[in-house]
Amino acid sequence: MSQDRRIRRTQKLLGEALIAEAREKGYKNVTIQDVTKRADVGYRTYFRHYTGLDELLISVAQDRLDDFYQILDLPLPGELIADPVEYFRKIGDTIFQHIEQNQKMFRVLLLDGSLRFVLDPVMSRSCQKAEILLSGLPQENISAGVAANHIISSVFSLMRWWLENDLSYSPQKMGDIFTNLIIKPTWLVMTQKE
Amino acid sequence: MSQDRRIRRTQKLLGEALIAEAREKGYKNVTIQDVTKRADVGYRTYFRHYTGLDELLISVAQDRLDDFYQILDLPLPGELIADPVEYFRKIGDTIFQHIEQNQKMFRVLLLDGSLRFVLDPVMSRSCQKAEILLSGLPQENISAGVAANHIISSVFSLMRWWLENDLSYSPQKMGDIFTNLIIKPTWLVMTQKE
DNA sequence: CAGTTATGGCACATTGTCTGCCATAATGCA
DNA sequence: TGCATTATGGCAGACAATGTGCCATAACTG
Repeated sequence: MSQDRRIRRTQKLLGEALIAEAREKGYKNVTIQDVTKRADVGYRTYFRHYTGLDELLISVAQDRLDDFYQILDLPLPGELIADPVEYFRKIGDTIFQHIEQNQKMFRVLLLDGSLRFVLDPVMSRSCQKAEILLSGLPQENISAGVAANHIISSVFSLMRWWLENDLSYSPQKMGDIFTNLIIKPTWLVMTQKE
Repeated sequence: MSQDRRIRRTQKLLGEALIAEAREKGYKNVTIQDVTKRADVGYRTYFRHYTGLDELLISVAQDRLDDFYQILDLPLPGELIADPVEYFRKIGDTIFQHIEQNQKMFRVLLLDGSLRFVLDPVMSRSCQKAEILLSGLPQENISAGVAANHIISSVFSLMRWWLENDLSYSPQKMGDIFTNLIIKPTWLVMTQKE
């Protein structure tokens, strides 16, 4: 079996309470007391599961970002490695649909400034993946490293902008912007000789 | 006159101590006690100047970012409004030279994840400025808002990448990358019909 | 049903923030 | 120079939040 039912219950309640609190007053203003009180879980119990507030947050984020990880870390079938532009275009399509469907969660994860430390590992990992992909291209003007960093950070800021503007564009439109504003130009700069 | 010499002395010492502590253990692990101890200033005295740690940080950052503000918020002479690409190219040139000269400070300000809340207002303001500039262009495929957001966030992540890679490229090279990877593509996507 | 395990509450230690009070020392000005 | 002003520093203490030990109770598993 997986685990004691009580453990799952407690951790579920704590996780939900943390997100709710963070949405209301921002992560940096949330205390463990707040969370346990809202979750209706004994304060003493909290420390039998997590050593601090960050640990719970990371745990929750990990769960909720799993789908997202899978999107950003697509397996690499041979045909796609050969065509990074097409590879990134497909990713873009999926990302914005996924955000639209999980809007509430991403609003907290991406827009709360105090949560950057959770996203940084995600971004790092994605950058590494992207760099591997791009290193297959000729690197005429810029290295695969800069290009990967540019693509990943740009797509994250594009997601933020979209959320801040209340998803005013359609996911398809965002996918187009992603492709035309970020992917294609990066590809051009990388591969074209001066 | 400006102020009592003791006040200037105290605030200077506290500011320097904060940056030193933040560089060593990261801003989120710095306490007021640490800062006052390192600055050799009475703990009680701290609260006669600042209400908390954030206030001191913001004050310091404000001072040190003043030059940077001036770079990002260049006045808008008529010739430049007419040519945003050239306007941004000039900014790029200046930015990377400036970072190279103030490397230690920017390493803390840009790379410490807990300091984003200080940079956010800077970025917001820059975005607004950029949007005003870009709104003079035809907006065929994307709005001036997305474009401005993309340019500003991209240049910040480009600065971060440069610092993380220990300034391995020359400022001139970085200026070129900025222009070719961010400015020109954005201009093209904005102005060109499909 | 029995043994194990998670929970909850209490007391308590600890750390860090912040204030009131008062003596001392540095400063600016006449 | 000397005086009134004001910043500083230390101490005691309130307060808020974290983290732990202990023990009784409740819930779960097999």
